[in-house]
Parts: sequence; C-alpha cells; structure tokens
Amino acid sequence: MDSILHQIKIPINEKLYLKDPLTSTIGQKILNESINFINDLGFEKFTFKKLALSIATTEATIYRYFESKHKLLLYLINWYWSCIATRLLFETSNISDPILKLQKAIHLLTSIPNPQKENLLMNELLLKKIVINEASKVIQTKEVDTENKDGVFTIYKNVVDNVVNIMNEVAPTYKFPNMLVTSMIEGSNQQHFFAEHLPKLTNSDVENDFVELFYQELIFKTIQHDNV
Amino acid sequence: MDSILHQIKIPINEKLYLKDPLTSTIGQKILNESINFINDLGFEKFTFKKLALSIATTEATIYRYFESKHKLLLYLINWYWSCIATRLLFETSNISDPILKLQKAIHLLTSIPNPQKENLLMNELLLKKIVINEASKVIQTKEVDTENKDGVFTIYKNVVDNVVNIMNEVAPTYKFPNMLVTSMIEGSNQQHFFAEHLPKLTNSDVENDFVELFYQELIFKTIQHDNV
DNA sequence: TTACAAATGATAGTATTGCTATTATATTTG
DNA sequence: CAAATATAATAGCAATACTATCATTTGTAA
Repeated sequence: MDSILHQIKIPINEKLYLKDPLTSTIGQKILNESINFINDLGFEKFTFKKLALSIATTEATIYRYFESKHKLLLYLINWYWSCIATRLLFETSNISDPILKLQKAIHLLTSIPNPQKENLLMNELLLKKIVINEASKVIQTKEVDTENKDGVFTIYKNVVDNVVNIMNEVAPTYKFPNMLVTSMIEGSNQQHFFAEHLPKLTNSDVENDFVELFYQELIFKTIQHDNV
Repeated sequence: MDSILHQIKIPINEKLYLKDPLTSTIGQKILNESINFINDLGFEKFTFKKLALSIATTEATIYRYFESKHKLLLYLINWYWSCIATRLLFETSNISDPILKLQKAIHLLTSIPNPQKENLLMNELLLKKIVINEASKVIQTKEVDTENKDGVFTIYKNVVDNVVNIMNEVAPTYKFPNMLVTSMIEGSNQQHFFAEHLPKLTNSDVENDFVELFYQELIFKTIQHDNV
C-alpha cells in the first residue's frame, strides 16, 4: 500500500491540520473513516461525533488533529490533488510528444479511474467521489480569499499550471489555456455528477461514459488554429 | 417594475413553498431581503432569525412561507432561471439565423448582465451572484434525486433544452450538445467566481471579462465539422 | 358594523451541531 | 523509572434549524 508513490507525494499544507494525521494510527483512522463517512452521508450529515464513535475514539481527540470538519474536508481534497499531481508527473514525464502528453493529462483528469485496471489505492477513487460531490462546498465560501492566502489551494493550482504548460507546448498561441483547463477539470466532475443524478443535463451516463471523449474532442478543436 | 415580463414568468414549483410569497407584501419582503442577506453573508451564515429581525417579522412567520432555508434558496435559484428562460425566449424568438440565435444564447448565459444597459431588475443581478456563489450547495446534496423527482430542477432543465435545440439547428450532427451547454452554463459561472477569488485559475478578470469570448470561440469551434 | 377566518406576532421550547474545557488515564520516550 | 505526550471520559455552551402554542391583528363578507 505504501509504495514509492506514497513517499514522493506532495506534502499537504500545514495550516490544514493541528497534528499531522499521517504520524499516528488514530490519525490515519480519522482519514480513512472520514472518507467513508463523507461518501456515505454527504458532508452536511457527517459529524465528528459519528466519526469518533465509529473509530472508537472521542470528539476531543479528533479536534486535536483537525480544528474543524471544514478543514478536514479541505485536507482530503488536497490529498486527492496531491495524488493527481504525482500521477500527472509520472504518466507524462516520459512522453516526448506534447499532443500525447496532453491526451494523457485529459484522460487522467476527466475519467473515473478503474481501481482494477490502474494501480491506485481504493482511497483515490473514494477521494475522487468526494471531490465530485463536495469540493464546491469548500471553495464557494466567504472564507475563500483568506484560505487562498493561506495556500490551501496551492496544490490544485499547481496541477492546473502543469496542464496549462503542456497545453502551451501544443498550442503556444492559444489565449485562454487556464480557462480551458479549469473548465475541463470542474466540468468533467460535474458531468459525472449529472450522469448519476440529472441525466437530462448530459449526454453521458454511468454505463457509457462519454465525458473523456467529449473533452478530448472539445479541447483539441478549441486550441487548433482557426482554419474556417 | 412589474412589466409584462413579470406576468409571463414561468411559475415556480409549488413544492418549494408552503405559502406563495408573491401573494403578500411580507412574502415579497422575505424574497427581496433574503437575496440581500445571502449575497452579504453567504448561505451558511444566513439565518431565518436574522432575516426576520431585518424585515420586522418573526421566524415563525417565515417558516409559514418556506419550510427550510434550503427550500428558500432553491426558490430563489428557480426564480433566476425563470427570468433567464423568459429572456431567452424574448431575445431569440425574433431571430431567424440559428447562428445568431446561438450567439445570443451564449451571451445571455455567460456574461454578467449590466443593469444600466439592459432593462432588467436589480434583483436579477443579485440572483445571478447567488447562482454563481451558492447554487452548487443546493444541487450537490444527498437529496438531489428526490428533489429532482419533485420537479424542482425543471425550469433549469428547460433552459438547457432550449439552448440545446438552438445548437441542434446550427450543428445537427454534433453528438454532445447537452454536455456542451451545461458545461458552458456552469463553467462560465465558475470562471466568474475564479476571476474574483482565484485569478490564477482563469484568464479572465473582473475588469476584463473574457468569459463570454472564451465560450463563443469554444462552442463554435467544437460544433463545427472536423476539417483537419 | 359585526362576525369570522386567515395571517401574523410573541414567546417558548427542543434536538442537534460544532466546538471548548477539564481532568484522569494510558502510552510512549529518554 | 520518570517525565512528557496522547488519548479517554465527561461536561458544557452558544448557535442553529426548526416546531408548537396561543394571543392578536387584519382583511373580508354578510
């Protein structure tokens, strides 16, 4: 479980925890069990009391790791982006063709990973689901500016930046790479949500996942030179 | 203020309120003042108690109109989409060229309206801000499926459907119009949010708004036939 | 004008949440 | 073994989201 991948992970912003949860078994239990709880109940109905009961500890102990459930969710989302950042590096660094690189990046960011096929932790799939279902609650707050100053979105911004750089290799004159990359990342998550809950809003569905194909086409058509 | 526009507005789903707020002055005060409060405080810090105090009534009275603050927010968002649906109809019905029609629709959905220029209610601008900042909190819940069955997203789905139909006139063979339309609607709102709070994630900013231009280009490039 | 229903106000109360504080007991570390 | 640290047990608190009750006001129709 703790392969080389684990060790080179980008460290998570220290402002997100009071005591590093990776340094103790109880801390790791908090992380793993909160992932399950948030997936099962949704963030609103998830409480530290329920979590404490389930891992046989107390609320007070959890509060010694995380000062609020909001910070814990932010931690989990950062954890996800730290996984993605590492995989992005691994899976594109040995490719020289920028087009292939970009295709790989689009695949990584828009598709739901298959835990059997690809070698990744089960956690990563559950974390992706949390990102799909809950991430906006943690960004769309009145505290976003101060938290941004604290650097809690840095890893995410780095991922965006890396993909923008790849895109610049393919289409150096395209004017809106950041918008295109973030609209892909956020949009693909939303399309997955729609596929499950509001199918009329999408052309994808859970069995036939067209989200990646949609973005592969969209992005390459958008960045290619106008030749109409 | 109550022009013809007001009267032909699509009615809002009855499941969203206990007593129609449009039928009394206190109901209208609830709507207007909650718009201000949610914009000022954000949905989390907005409470019925504060609202009641501010419009000189009591919590109990507000609860006679809306069974929860969640339903009130849903009402406001439906109100916004009802405005948009009407404007979409008005502003595209007299245009015969489908390309121009689509351009108009993209403009309507991706740009921040200018209250001076266009003839719209101040409320509509504030409602758009609520949609940008809070809408995901009301959709990304564990109750989304039951609420969808209750029809609370119908107006929104109709707007999407109307734009999809326009898009089909322009590009009848394009396979993913729903995905393209929803990714534009949700994506443009998100880009506006980023422009204000996380500028590194976008190429737009509050002074120089490139969101509409980005989507005008993106959409027409995406739906045109592959001619590479 | 009166009579009656509907809407609102005033007040109280409840369960839950999110979080803090205190003290006692384990557990680890030097 | 002692000292420091981590955790458990318990209590408590202010705020929130809502419900309940009953008195009062207001609009409406005979």
